[in-house]
Amino acid sequence: MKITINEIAKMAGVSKSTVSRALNGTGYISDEKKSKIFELVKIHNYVPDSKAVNLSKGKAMTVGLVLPSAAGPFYGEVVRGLEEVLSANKYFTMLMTFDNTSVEEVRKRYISMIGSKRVDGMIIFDPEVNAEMVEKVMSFKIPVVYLGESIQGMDVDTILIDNFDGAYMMTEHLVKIHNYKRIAFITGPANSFDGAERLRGFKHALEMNGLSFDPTLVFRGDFTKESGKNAAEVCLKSGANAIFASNDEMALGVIEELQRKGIKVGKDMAVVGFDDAFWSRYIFPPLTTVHQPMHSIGKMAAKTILEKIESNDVVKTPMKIVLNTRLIVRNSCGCGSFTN
Amino acid sequence: MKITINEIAKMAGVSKSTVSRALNGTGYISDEKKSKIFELVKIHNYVPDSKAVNLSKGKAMTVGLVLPSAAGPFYGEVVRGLEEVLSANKYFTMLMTFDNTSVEEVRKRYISMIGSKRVDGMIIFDPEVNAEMVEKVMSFKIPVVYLGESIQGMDVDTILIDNFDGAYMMTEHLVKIHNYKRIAFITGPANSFDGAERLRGFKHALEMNGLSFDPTLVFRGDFTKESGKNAAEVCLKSGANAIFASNDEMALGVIEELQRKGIKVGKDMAVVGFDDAFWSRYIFPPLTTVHQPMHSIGKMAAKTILEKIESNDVVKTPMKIVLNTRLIVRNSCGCGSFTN
DNA sequence: TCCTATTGTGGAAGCGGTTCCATAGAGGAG
DNA sequence: CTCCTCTATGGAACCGCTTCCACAATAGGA
Repeated sequence: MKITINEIAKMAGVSKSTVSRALNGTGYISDEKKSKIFELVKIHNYVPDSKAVNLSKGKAMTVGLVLPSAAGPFYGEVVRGLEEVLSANKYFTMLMTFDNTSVEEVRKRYISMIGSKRVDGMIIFDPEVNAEMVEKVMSFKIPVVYLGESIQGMDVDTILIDNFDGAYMMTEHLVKIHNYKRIAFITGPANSFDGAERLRGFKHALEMNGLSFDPTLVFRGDFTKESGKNAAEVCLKSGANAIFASNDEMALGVIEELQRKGIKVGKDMAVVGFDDAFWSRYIFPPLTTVHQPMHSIGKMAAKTILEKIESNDVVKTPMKIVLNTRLIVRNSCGCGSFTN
Repeated sequence: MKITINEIAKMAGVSKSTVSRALNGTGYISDEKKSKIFELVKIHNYVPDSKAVNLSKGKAMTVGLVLPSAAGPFYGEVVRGLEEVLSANKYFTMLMTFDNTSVEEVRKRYISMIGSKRVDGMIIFDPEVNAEMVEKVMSFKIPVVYLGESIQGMDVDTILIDNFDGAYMMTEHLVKIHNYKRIAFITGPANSFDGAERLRGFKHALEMNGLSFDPTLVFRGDFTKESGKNAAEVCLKSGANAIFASNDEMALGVIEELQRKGIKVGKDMAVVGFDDAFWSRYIFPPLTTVHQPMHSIGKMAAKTILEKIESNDVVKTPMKIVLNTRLIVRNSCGCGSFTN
């Protein structure tokens, strides 16, 4: 037979309110009954049914996390950061993944997750959110934190990394340390906020260092390795002496293509990326790139969402938290020594 | 004001049982009332509170997933496979991660998750489960599937990959294709089931191919890159002409160390791994390794757990599902052409 | 001694649904 | 014109826990 608070109460010869109070440490209770109750609890291995507790308290003690599977390499880190603070606060994580084929279904699914109050708050990393989606999510009036994307003109909390600054640092490294004058840039897809910011940072760094920004050295990519490969050829023709791919995957594509053509990366041509993907240190030559603090993102997201959940202060002004990136200098930019 | 089934009922001029029936499509209901109810639902954007539904139905519609963060590289794949089938069945995923520093807390945490019936079933990947833990988990009588580890003598469902066969195939490749006679083997940590199976497969393949197993060519590792580095030196002294590291990380360590010493991997010395980690194709030289079907594991786990949840057939005989691995031949074994 | 805190406890009303059961009207069969 | 069977619907119990409120007993203070 399933054992509930009623059973415990009956066996202890008290009312269930008393049991509840004992277990939660709320209100007065005699030591005698308290210990008897705890004894019974131990014996029967009783744990309150969270479904009942949650309904009664009107709280799910759960926060939802939505991630694109493209975040694959970063997954672990974000989740770990998140869990680190959520678990300390007795909250649980409800995960939802999506790849490009299922965006619509996943959106439906996480909307339903919110609507049905299965979660108390939501952390959403949807690289292509639009105002309509945000509106819909907000209409449920539950705490939400968006990741990685700045949603212009919407009153939402956002946590993002400093793409602009990362690209700036990288560009400056290329210019100041290596003295490259003609740097090609491979962009992300047209609708990518991250990509746009990186381009902006690149451009600004150029200008601040006395180089003029040359639009003919900018090539459109879409963050895939394939697009990097394609861009490599064109870059070559453009007479660039360094290639800044706005993510690591494209950088990898560029490198493979260059190597296929017998061009020595780091020596004949510098190639750098952005992301500090897990594998970027292992490729040849080790990739110079920009590190994204994924673990911190997870932690910040958790902290922010918990704060919003626990203070019912709905009118708090939304904020944008920007986390710093870090330049990771390895060899593909021409730094260091390595055999080729 | 929060809108509940009562509000809808009142507005529609019916009882809440009728609303419930309309929404769930159970029992009889007149078209007239049904459409009025649905209209109201739409207008007010009403979604039943899952906390109430769950309590009432006695089901959480959630399955728990426990993963070690060491599974990092595989994370995404497992989760995606899982989600693929869970979401199709209206179930949600509750995720829990742990690294080596927090094993005990995480165990406590997922035990509480089970005890409090927050999940209807549990998928556990705990590389170092012991009988005691299993016992404890089983005592709650909820469906559980273990991943990656064969738990001897315990009546639990397990999904694992065929480590034995994978190592067998790899070894045979080394022997038959390349004709290496002295193959060194770097093991996993002493308590690793995976590691032991791989060693067993290695040994068996040797014997089946007329080579005797030489214990002096077996070196203890612990699945870390560092241990691979260390083992590399000793391997070298042993006069081996091929090194089979029982995971990719160690293989990477070996390769780096070898390269540091100026030894050409794939040419002077073959090095192979096991796991097909995400980055294994990108290192230099591209690693020959054994692929683990992580996506399939996720899918199978989900299917198995759902079946167990939905049939209340508790007495079903537990089974062990073994998924095939695949040999991935790249260049580090000496196959193919590449510039060194 | 009487009054008022303080402490300890039980009863009952929620939380927001589902579901069993009783009841009633409408048709159709006999 | 009955009787029976569907079809529709409402009422109430229930899921397992929290929490408010009322009340009792004990203890101090005046």
